[in-house]
Amino acid sequence: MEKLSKGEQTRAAILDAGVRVASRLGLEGLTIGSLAEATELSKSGLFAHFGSREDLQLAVLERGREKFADVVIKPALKQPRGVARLRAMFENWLHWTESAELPGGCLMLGAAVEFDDQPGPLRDAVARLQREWMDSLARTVRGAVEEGELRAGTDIEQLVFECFGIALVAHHHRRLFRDPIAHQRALAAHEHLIARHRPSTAQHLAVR
Amino acid sequence: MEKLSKGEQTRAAILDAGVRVASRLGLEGLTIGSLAEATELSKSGLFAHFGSREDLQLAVLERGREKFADVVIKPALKQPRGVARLRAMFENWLHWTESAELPGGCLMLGAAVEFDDQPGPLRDAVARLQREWMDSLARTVRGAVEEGELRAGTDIEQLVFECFGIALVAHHHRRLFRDPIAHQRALAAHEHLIARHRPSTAQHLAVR
DNA sequence: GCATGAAAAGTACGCTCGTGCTATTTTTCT
DNA sequence: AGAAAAATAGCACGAGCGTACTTTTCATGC
Repeated sequence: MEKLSKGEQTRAAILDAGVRVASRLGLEGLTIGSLAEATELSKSGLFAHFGSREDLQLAVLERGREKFADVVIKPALKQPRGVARLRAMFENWLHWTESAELPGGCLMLGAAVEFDDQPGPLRDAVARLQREWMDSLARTVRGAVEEGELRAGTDIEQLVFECFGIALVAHHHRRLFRDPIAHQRALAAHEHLIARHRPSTAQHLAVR
Repeated sequence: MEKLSKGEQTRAAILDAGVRVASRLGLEGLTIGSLAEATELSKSGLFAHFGSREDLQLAVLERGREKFADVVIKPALKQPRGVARLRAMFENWLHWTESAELPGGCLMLGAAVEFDDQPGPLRDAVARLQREWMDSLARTVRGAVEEGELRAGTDIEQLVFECFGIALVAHHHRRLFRDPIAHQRALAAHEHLIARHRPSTAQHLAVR
């Protein structure tokens, strides 16, 4: 572990606090004043680490991405390629959105809603990060197909799409309704989704 | 149609504009100044219609609920009880989130993310409205079960949960990725969901 | 251990916010 | 038409925002 200079470690502490604040109040609610208070720095002292508020928001987003990779993706890659890894990805994702470190829920999902129709670097960054995550999921699904654990004709994008939906609704229900069984419902839905794409059983492709 | 007093019709115009603004900027982004500008009123003139900003936000939310009922629920009730009505509900919902009147997407979904961990009247209102909508969906599904179009043992809450997820991801993808086929994917996912619960075909209940 | 540059604080500015108060205009009712 | 009431505008306030400048404190390398 490289030794961090004073400035670098302060910056890291700011970003960690920033991720927590942004989780609860959104990236829009992440103000320099409140973050300065949370980190026990002066407004100007904090501001000096970033050229602008937008830069701060982008840095927080990037810090979130790193954490996401550490908590969700990396551990899942230890699972063998196939459905096992897909399950790990999904379950880690669910845990991530419920993590105590994210008191306000996944900041990517929050940011997606905040910026989805406000053009600019933030929107671009959010879209890029989410796209990357979808690509990771797609690769995982493709792995399961290649292992023969999912049907060969599987519409990978569609599967990822639906998988994403389950995570979104779990997040939504757990946070808005404080629904304690949202997690369980999400797992069940995910298993149904997987079962639908298993190669062994005959499927009724009832699409209009 | 009752004749509206001057004040009432101004108030109605404010709320309609408020729904549009809140759709794009969120209820947090709905400021009195910007809304006054949009309605060509003075700040104080607009403010006089509501005792506080929070009251304004609540009124906008309620106006949104009325529109939702008009556009999504009422037309669907014209369909016969059963899967047809469920399909209508879902498709109207999708159209609602894509409506030109909601340039920033469904304001309920936006509000849910904004307020899900900020206790207060707004959070309560959002949670109540979403709960009511879920109850409507549940009643519709129950109707389809009673008509024999869905399996008797159907876990209604689970079905609604998954249905909600599909709408969420369609909204998310369409807005963040400008994905033109999100709508189509959502319809396909919904049909799969229905197919899974049809009574005629044997199902593999692969839940862990 | 001290010089030097980095890090943090201090201070100030212009802006927008929500909201109260008062004045003025416009509806509404007799 | 004129009086009463409702609707809207004008204005001021204190607070918080992002950001620019200057000054002080601190960490680091010789």
